[in-house]
Formats: sequence, C-alpha cells, structure tokens
Amino acid sequence: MRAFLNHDHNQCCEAAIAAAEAKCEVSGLRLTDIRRRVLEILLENHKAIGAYEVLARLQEEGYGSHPPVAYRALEFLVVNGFAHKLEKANAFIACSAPEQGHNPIFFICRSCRSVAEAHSNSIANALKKTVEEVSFRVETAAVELEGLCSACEMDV
Amino acid sequence: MRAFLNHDHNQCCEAAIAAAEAKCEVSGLRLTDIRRRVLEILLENHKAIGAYEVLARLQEEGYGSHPPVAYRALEFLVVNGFAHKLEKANAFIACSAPEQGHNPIFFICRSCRSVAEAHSNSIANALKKTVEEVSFRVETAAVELEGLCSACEMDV
DNA sequence: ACTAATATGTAATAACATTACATTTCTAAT
DNA sequence: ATTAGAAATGTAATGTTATTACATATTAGT
Repeated sequence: MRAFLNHDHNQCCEAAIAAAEAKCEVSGLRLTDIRRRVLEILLENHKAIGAYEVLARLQEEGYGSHPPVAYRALEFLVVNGFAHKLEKANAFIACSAPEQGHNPIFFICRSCRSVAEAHSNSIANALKKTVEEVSFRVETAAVELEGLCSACEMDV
Repeated sequence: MRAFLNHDHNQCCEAAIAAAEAKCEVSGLRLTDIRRRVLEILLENHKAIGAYEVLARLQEEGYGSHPPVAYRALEFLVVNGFAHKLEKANAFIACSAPEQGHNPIFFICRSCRSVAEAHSNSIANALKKTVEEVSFRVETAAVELEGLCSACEMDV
C-alpha cells in the first residue's frame, strides 16, 4: 500500500535490498552486480517499469545492451520473490512486502504507473476455496486491478 | 468451469452467440460479420487463442490480413463482455458466463491452454473490501490462476 | 440520395520477449 | 594453486504481440 502513501522511501529501499541479500545468503543464491542493480532500479519509485527501460539503464551503466541482459536479471528477481511481473502492464515492480507471503494483489495506476501492493487473507482464502472446487494445480497467480490512483483522479 | 467438464458444447456456443445477438440488439451495437466470426472462433473450444491466430483464421476466410482486423474485433468483444483477454497468456477467450456479471476468475492450463472461467461472490466481496481500504478507482481487473488442469497433470 | 458516423483494409512500425551460442566468471574439488 | 564444471553474462538474430496513421467502404439517419 506504501506506493500511494507518504513513507520513508530510503528506508523502504534499504530494507528491500537487505532482505534480498539475507535471502540470497541463506539460500545460496547469487545477488550479482546486475541483479542487485536491477533491483535498485525497480526500487527507485513505486512505478511499473518495462524490461527495455531497465535494459536502457543497464546499458548506460556499461552492462550489456541486449534484451536477455535485462530479462535474465528480472527473471531471477521474480522467481526468487524480490520482484513481480505485472501482467496487465507487461512491466515489473519491486516486491514491497517480501515478508508478507505470496498472495499479492496489485493496484496499477494507468496514468502515473504507480503500483501499490496489497495483501489480503480474505482474498487468499476465497481464492483457495474456489481452487479446491475445481481440480486444478495452481502454479502462479495474478490479481491485478488497474485504474486511477486518487492523486491522478483529482488531476483530471 | 465448463471447460474442464463434459458439456453440450454446441448448445454452449449457440447460447453465447444468441446472448451476444440479444445484447447487441438491445444496446444498439453491431455484431458485424467479422465480429461474429471472431466470437465463433473463440467459442470453438475453451482454449486461449492469440490475436494472430485469430487473424490467420480470418485471412483464410477472405477477410483482411493485417493485425488491426483481429485486434479491433477482439476489442469490441472484450469491451462489450463477449470475450475476455487473458493477461498472463496474451490471448483471448470467449466469455462462458455472460449472465454471471463481471468478476470472472480464470484457470489457465499452461499445457493444453484450456481455460475455465469461474465466478465467486466471496472473492468479489473480498476484493471489493480491499479496494475500499485504498482510495483507488478500479477500471479493470484480472484474476488469473495458471497451472495444470487435472487432465494434463495426469499425463505427466 | 446525401451526409456523418462507423467499420474495414492496408502499411509501417513499436513494444515485448525468446532462442541459440560464445565468452567470462565463479565455485568447489583436487 | 590449478582446474574442471557450473553459473552468469555478452551478443546476434529472430519471434511474438500490439499500435498508429491513414485510405476506403459500409451503414444509418435525414
């Protein structure tokens, strides 16, 4: 929810990086320069950012300039829970609640591209119940709401 | 839910077309040849189908061969509730429950591409409650679960 | 029959993503 | 410390999805 609220963003970023470092340490994952840099880029603001924009930033900084450079780092971050892919936006966002488990719901502002991440037990439970009724093995889920954040709605 | 179940598929398709015709009649919308044909193509089986596959089919049948031909018809169907876009698959599916309102949840089989559409009041309510907590004006929503349907899970 | 609105056809291009393979860097076992 | 295997990165080429812009045709209302 932080995205639409005032908060100490420096602390927000540092905490996310620290959490990623800690998890990598524990799990034997390698938070390489590129991967860490991509996470930092995603953390700069709570906005959806496309793979090619990430790539452009990396290129400026002397990393490779071809799509796989960005996509591979993004995949690492997504697979390990440090970032999320926003399917409705074909874009990515840093995970802003690494502690809160794996049932995020996203609010995506179509105007300013801000993204807020929320978590709801009641949604998770309702979803779980529906899944049990069908026999289906869920591997990944997307719950995304797109519209206007309150700031952008006022600006109209 | 029908997608994973035995059902009278002819009846299923005819009902969807009839529902679309009825709604167009009432709302002054035009279910042109292309639009109806695209809806029929989407209805052929309960599988996700990409815009370019739809386009290829249209082309075979003598319609225009450029992407907007397919995208425009698909947009018409989606906007008016006759079809849905599956964000996780970048693909489309006919609406299989035009009567059931506008909070669908999709089960997408990554193996056979079958898609089941379900509806759940408890999810809709939980979602609504979460939205009220943030001040955000939702315009569109996607709730998509991807994984393996029971048939494909057995085949492994 | 005429006009304005809507729909379709076409060309060009933009935006997003993957495959395949070469090279480099890291890790762990010797 | 050396080296073999694994993991990560660099690069080229291409595949897939989607949009913009503008021309032409069709339709609905007058």
